[in-house]
Amino acid sequence: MTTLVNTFAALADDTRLGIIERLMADGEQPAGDLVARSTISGPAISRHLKILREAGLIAQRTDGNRRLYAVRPEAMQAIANWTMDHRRFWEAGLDRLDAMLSEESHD
Amino acid sequence: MTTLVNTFAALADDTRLGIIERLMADGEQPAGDLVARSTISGPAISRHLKILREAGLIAQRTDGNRRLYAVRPEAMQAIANWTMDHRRFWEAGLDRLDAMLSEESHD
DNA sequence: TGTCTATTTAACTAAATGGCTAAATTGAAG
DNA sequence: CTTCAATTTAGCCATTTAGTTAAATAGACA
Repeated sequence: MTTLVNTFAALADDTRLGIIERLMADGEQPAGDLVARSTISGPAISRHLKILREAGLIAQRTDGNRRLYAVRPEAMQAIANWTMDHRRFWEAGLDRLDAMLSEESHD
Repeated sequence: MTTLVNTFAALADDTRLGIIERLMADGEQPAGDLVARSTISGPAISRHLKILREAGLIAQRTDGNRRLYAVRPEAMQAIANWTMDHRRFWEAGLDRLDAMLSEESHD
């Protein structure tokens, strides 16, 4: 598997994408906070965190008892680079590129 | 599953990402050409194409006997939008020049 | 030391995934 | 209307994935 496929695989799950979104929105957080916000068990979250870490999407650091997780910008940049590399494809026929680039949020 | 997770899931496979890359590089192609370039069986490719189509990443059109596939720009744009939405994350700490320019007093 | 809290690892199960071969479908051509 | 070519669908099987509960690990502190 290529690195990029690995990155996509890590994000190809609601729980994991949710964790990433949350870490990006609220910054570094301990595993326990992520468990508290989720409907699934602690061990399940722990395993998702491991998958995200092994895919290079998040960094782990220890603070006493707790483990703090944060998104690694490099991983996000890899996706951004890929989209930019193929920009002519999603740009094609879409005449609002400028608007997109200047807007703050989408979805 | 959110639409975005579905998109990532569709790209979370070497064969499928390869198909997408190839369609973006060389444009619309019949299934047979994609099979010819791959190491796995026709039926396997066919199923991957179905997954990509159901995820909205490619469009299918019929030309006589053959089915032609092409990347749908909208799907790529969805990913591009997501990366743009979180741009501050992958930009942070990676663009030193930008960081310098944004600092008022430092030397 | 012993215990409490935070988190991960282990063991297990059900469901999903991805490959194969064989059969079915669909359009073109004789 | 028969046959050929292109492609998909149908079964089948092995592997991976994501969840669970129970047990293990690691740090903080009386």
